[in-house]
Amino acid sequence: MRGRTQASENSSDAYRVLREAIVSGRFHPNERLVEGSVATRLGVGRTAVRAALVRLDQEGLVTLELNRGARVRLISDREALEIEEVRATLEAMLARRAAARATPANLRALRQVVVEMRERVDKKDAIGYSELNAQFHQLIWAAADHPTTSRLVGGLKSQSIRFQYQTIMRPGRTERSLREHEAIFNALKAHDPDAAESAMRDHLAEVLETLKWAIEGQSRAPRWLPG
Amino acid sequence: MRGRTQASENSSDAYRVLREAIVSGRFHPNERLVEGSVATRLGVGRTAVRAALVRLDQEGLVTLELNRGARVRLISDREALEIEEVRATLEAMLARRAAARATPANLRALRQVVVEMRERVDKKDAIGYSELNAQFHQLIWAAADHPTTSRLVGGLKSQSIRFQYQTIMRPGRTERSLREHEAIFNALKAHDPDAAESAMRDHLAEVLETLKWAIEGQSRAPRWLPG
DNA sequence: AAAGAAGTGATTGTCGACATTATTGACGAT
DNA sequence: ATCGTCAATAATGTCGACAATCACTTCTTT
Repeated sequence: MRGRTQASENSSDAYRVLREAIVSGRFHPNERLVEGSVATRLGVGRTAVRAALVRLDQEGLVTLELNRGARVRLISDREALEIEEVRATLEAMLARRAAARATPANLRALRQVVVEMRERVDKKDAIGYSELNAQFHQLIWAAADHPTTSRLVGGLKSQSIRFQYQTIMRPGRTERSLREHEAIFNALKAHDPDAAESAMRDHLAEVLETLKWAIEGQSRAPRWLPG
Repeated sequence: MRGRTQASENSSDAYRVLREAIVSGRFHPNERLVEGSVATRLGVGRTAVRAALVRLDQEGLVTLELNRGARVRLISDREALEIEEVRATLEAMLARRAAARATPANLRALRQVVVEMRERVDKKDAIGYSELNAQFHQLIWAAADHPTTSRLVGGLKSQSIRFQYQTIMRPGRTERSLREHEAIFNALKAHDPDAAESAMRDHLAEVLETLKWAIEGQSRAPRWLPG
């Protein structure tokens, strides 16, 4: 049908739009989400917004208090670290599975991403590198062919996405990260489950360390009091 | 206006009641959940049911199709096995953490449960054993002190609860299960993370095998076509 | 008789109105 | 001046009504 005009605004559209807005940071943590305002802002009815808020609450992106409305959920530092820990466990499992069942097509796609990652590192393009990073991991989820786990990891990722950019900015991090990804790729290519699992585990342990470092460093940085 | 003996029926009550009804099996898989009928049956308004259905959809306990209403989600055999796999991974991680930080109080509670489990095995009380089994695992989650992971595991468990009873009925299973739990307890008591993780992993690998066996065996058993 | 069209009943999706509840600010008593 | 009371306001929670949609039956056409 039409190209990119606005499709008719369903309730599920409201959910997707609002979700996107929160995850991409257009609403700040702890910001109040007044049903009426959000409704007019998204051009949908209050009913749709209500349904979306219930979903997002269940998903952990929003907190919903009785008679007190909704706020964008603030993920504490501690919780961010917890999320990263679980993510590491689950992705290590997925990497193990992926090593056992990666197809030639999977490996081609992964190799392609690794090549592009190297280019971005050379160009010092941290943003582009970060996007490829996400792609790399998603390709592994696909190769692992384990929808249940992928869903869980995806949910975790959307909760912790705010912290992602703090880890990129550490000097020298991208170079090391690239080497870690290459190690993972090599293990997958060799169809070596043990190596893939431990390479992934090492990689995410590094990410976790970087995250801790970032959180420590900003403990006196601006708090999220909108103003 | 004073209500009748029943506590006031909130929207969140509707969610809890409906959830309980589904998890405990009072609605069959694939059964249609008509908003109006459920509403009168629970003594709440249609709005409350609607909100509850959205939550349960997000939670994976029902499926919600546009303009076609809600059904109790049917978990396929494959998905049940996937769930059990992830659960094993996550609980192994929790066991590792629990070994490192279990308090004397945690260990006392666990020992108490193990003692009771042994009694139930002697009395051939499979149902009672199963409940203690759930308690045992929840105590480990508590000792691990990792809310993020506990939430994930809890969600998985509610999805797969229907399959739980199929694993109990295997002859001789409870005795082996008891020994596995004792092994886990000993590792926790010794504060040995490696041992705890691998004991839990072995235990859940056994559960997975039993589940596979049960699913194989009932592949020509009654399907859930209500009528 | 088979395929398609149109009608019918039931169910879902959405909206507006209203009651309930929290929050804010003013006011008065101590 | 501080605290508590109370009204004013804003936002949420719930209900009923109605339109949109789907599943099914019946009727028409070939």
